[in-house]
Amino acid sequence: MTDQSPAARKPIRTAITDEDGIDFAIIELFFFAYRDFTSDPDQILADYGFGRAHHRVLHFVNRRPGLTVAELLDVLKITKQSLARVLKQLIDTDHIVQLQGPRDRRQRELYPTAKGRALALALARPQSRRIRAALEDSGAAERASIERFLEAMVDPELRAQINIVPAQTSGKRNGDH
Amino acid sequence: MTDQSPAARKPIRTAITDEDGIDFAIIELFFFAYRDFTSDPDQILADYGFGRAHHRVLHFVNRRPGLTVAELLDVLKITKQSLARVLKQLIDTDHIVQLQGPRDRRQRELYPTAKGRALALALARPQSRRIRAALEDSGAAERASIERFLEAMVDPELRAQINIVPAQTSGKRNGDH
DNA sequence: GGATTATGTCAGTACTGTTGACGTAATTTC
DNA sequence: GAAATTACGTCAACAGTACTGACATAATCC
Repeated sequence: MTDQSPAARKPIRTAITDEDGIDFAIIELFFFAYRDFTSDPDQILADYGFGRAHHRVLHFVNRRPGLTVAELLDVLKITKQSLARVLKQLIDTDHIVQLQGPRDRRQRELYPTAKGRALALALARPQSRRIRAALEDSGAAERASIERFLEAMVDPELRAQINIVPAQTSGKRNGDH
Repeated sequence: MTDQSPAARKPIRTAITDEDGIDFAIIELFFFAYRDFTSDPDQILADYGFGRAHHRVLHFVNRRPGLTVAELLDVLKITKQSLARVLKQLIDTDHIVQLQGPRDRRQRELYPTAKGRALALALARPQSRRIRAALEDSGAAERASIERFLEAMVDPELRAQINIVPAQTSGKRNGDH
């Protein structure tokens, strides 16, 4: 494994750049931004013995109360077996409850409890603080640009997932107020 | 485990919203954007038997050729043991080579090979394409807003890591061209 | 010459994800 | 009403990526 064709192992000493029309600047910024964005809640989660997967489940159950297991799998893009462990823990610790679907009794609608709502808020708080700080000197136009950009980064066919915000309270992204 | 204080298990039926001053809109957009942003290279990596960790190592070795193991650990924010396996695989497959540090012979400077450079480019290409599409109708001002935002999302004390782009070729983010 | 530093490595563990298979209850279809 | 499908749960095995703790080696610093 050590002495093959020596030519193939010649080190390249020049840095890769945006030369090839590749946007390394934003690729890298996105990596750093997300790394630190997720580091905030990770600290809190550790106290509960939870991981990032628990956070994601908790977030979406709070955002779309009553969503079914299948819908949650679709949003998270993980398998049923992968969700099972995490969801079971959240149910056993009374952060989430399951209710039988009203129309289709096979379905399990997922709802947060007061405890689950509180944890979701606690996890989101430092993230929101970070966003607010990042937008500090920005106007509405700049904020809109950023929202538009992030939305455009999502796969077109999955963009529908974003706007599924229950009509009950919000009425902001629904256009039907 | 099923029949505790029933009050604690009462489902909350209303969605969490931006009411509490928490910016759920951007939190969620950021999740979806990053989920799909990383899904592009994941597909390619699978063909090589590599994972996301290999991508990150490959990216930074190409971006900052000659960086040491310690510097790489600092950028990735993982432990030495965690890096070891991934780095060893990339070296064994001739994507990366190690050179003894010129001044300090304890150090191992990491460089990409032609093969490693090619793979890094192949992985970045779909990501860059996605970014270009997302910025399609945006002007320079909008792009600047987005870069500023992403940079501001990074921990202030770690923001220095971003601008470490070798002087050799780029000269764009260095201000010393 | 002794302490520190940079790196490598071994062992054990945790979390999150995967595939495949099987079971049960409810709904739909014919 | 029987058969197929759907929604969900669960068991087993495994992979990738991260962790802590411990120890080894070589080079550098003091």
